[in-house]
Amino acid sequence: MGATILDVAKLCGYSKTTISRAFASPEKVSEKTRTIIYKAAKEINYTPDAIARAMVRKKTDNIGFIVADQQYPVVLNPFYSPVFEGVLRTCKEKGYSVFIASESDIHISTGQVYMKKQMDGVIICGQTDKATIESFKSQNIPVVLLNNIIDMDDLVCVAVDNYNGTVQAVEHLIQRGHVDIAIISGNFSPNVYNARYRAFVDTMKKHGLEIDERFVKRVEPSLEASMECTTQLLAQKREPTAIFATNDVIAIGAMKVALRAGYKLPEDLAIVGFDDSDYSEIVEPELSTVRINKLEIGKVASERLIEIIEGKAAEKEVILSETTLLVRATS
Amino acid sequence: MGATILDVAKLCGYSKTTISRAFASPEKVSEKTRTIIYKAAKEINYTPDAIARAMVRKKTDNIGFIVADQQYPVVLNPFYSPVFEGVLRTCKEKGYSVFIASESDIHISTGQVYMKKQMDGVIICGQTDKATIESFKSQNIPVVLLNNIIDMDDLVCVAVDNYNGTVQAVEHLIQRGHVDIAIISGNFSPNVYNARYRAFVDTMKKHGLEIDERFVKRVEPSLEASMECTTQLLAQKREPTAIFATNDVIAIGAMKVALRAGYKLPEDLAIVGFDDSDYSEIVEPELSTVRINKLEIGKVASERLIEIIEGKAAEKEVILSETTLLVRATS
DNA sequence: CTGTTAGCGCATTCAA
DNA sequence: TTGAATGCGCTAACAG
Repeated sequence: MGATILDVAKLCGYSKTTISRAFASPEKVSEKTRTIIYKAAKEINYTPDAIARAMVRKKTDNIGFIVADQQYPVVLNPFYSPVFEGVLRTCKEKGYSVFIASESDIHISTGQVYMKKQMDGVIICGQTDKATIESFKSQNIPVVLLNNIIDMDDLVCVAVDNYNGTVQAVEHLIQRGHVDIAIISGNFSPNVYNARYRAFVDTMKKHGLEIDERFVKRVEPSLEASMECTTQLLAQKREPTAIFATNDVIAIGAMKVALRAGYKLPEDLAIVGFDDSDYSEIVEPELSTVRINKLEIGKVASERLIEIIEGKAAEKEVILSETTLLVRATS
Repeated sequence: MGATILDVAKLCGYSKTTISRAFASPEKVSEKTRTIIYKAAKEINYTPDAIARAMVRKKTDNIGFIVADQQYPVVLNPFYSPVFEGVLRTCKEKGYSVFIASESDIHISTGQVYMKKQMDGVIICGQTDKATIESFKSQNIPVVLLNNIIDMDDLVCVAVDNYNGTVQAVEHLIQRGHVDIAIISGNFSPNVYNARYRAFVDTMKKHGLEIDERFVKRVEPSLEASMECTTQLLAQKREPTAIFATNDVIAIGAMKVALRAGYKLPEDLAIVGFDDSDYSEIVEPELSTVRINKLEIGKVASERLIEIIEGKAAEKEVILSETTLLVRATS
């Protein structure tokens, strides 16, 4: 079937070692030889076998991008998909390929534990537990945690500065003169949820503003849930003049309800989202939101991971990616 | 570092063959033995090495999802990302993992040719050439082509029925009484572009409708390009009463222009898109569009691929996925 | 710059 | 049901 290094060796008279070198480290072979070898290889359609190479080098040049099952649709997920793109780009640049896996992919059939290790390292996204991380480490597979913060030795975490992002959004609303500000929180992982919620509360307090309990909502981050919630919110005698939604989808649900009820945005109601997903520019009027540099998060996480794979000692670190407030047309 | 099968063997007294079997084909080992082995394995944190296994089995249980560089942002691409999700799901079900690669990933450093074969088969998306497909086949790597149709022996192609999708959209507009229908075509690959454009022309003719040349536009499929184009379109003395946009982003660009100019949709202008991307429900009013079953396309492509990987003879075949017209609020 | 020798960790014959 | 032996295709010392 596939030609092997031996076939090439036989064909052109060099030893298999030289053939190997011609492909793995061309600079160690004279140009003349190289040319001959490549020609022979081409003739019989030879390509180095990555598996055999990985076997002996103990390195696959692959990394895994692992997403918890609950968060599946990795790729459909407007947050993770740009992050993933960032990972892809830097990996490509550094010569790595990337696998997508869900948590269940990393457990072998015997049940209990672990994974099939075809990767030199992994980026774990969002929810996990220490045990999972430990199991990777115990197999000498470096881990970088993304969009989550767990307190463990030698663990690099890359996440969003949710707290400050929220402060930016809420202060902006306050500066615009809003006092009756509602929050619709998405039901995210504790880390994310807490940071955004606390920041909202703290910022309101800091500015001497009261938080009306009826203005504090928590929903699944879907269009429908948000629409239902917003409908209730606007049905109260005392209405908020501004809504801070904890992500763009929620914000857009709120927009829909307001628009259909004939509100003018932002005159009658200001809305600010979080994420700066593609949706925010798609929508009309365009949504004010807190921008997360998702590509960069992916980039940083994979850079750190690759450094560790390539020998740098892992040191405990939390990298918080800065957010930017994007004031567009809804606030 | 990582424990090997030998360490387990030493620890529990069985031969490495038995250990191997306990993991690779548990049913060939007595339950008692299995229990002992798993316990020992767990103790020293042993996991089968996927690379070594792949080496001897000549099978990696991986497939590659390959996207042309021009179409990169695979994942950011609202068309490919759900397709990819479909692939992911069926692969997971069948025990395969999936790699994402761009065309440039599959060429080795020596320049000219080919790939590192860590995959049992590949799905190639969109634009490619026969040479690329040939080179995979010559390495015994099965190929399924997705969203493109190329006439080659034993090649399975999975694509969208663009022609009929367009017919659905245009006939719907005609039934609504529209006569002055504009088309804004996205500058897609010839296959896609041609099918949609021809269908538009054919359908108009079939209904005895004239096509005003000023109503025929072709743009890059971006919001900006579409907005600019639509602005021109609506500035003409004679305005179209309906626009068929060849994808949702273009349609949404048109919506934006119309909405900002104070048009009511669909009363003043009807708009129909193509793709049924997430955007179409995000937008207000919600966009009428031609739904492509992207998950299914991914599913079918990967199912076919896996069949071939697992021994079924590849037969030349073109699978066209049916579309559905989704009439929402813009038509 | 090139060749020789030795495995990498596992699944697979074949025997017992 | 279990074990012993041979090799997958390649790279990495170490020499020459």
